[in-house]
Amino acid sequence: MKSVDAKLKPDHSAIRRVIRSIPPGCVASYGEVAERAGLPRRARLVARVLREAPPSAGLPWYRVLRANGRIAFPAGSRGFREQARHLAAEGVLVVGGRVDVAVHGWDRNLDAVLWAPAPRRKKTTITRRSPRTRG
DNA sequence: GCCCTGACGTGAA
DNA sequence: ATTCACGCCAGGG
Repeated sequence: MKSVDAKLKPDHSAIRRVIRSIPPGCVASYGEVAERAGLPRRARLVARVLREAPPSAGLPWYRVLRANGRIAFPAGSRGFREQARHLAAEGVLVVGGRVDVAVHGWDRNLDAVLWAPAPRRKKTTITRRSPRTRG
């Protein structure tokens, strides 16, 4: 029963609760999760909870990233690939092991909309690579 | 207890 | 953009 663990490690259960509440298609940083769990500056504890959490816990662990939007696992590692795969499956674009938090950030994504970033279309959108491509 | 480690964060250089 | 040093603190030895 979870209640048992909740009594022994309230912090852990609070953290798991927050992680469970991250909406699909969104991501949150370790620090953000900690803060929402009422444990400011306890990012490392969040990491520990995730590491100890058995798959049976059914936590959307893959929605938790580093503050800079990068996957915490070493690039190319088993966990790294799995996380990237899960995120992609939810429509979260992962480029170079990194996610654009301004777009997929849990609450931050709303800000992005509210800030209404003037849709700037630069000519570089074409991303020409070689002058001789076009002659 | 003391020491080291870690799915982290942040400010400074 | 990168690297470094520190801060943080639960667990394991």
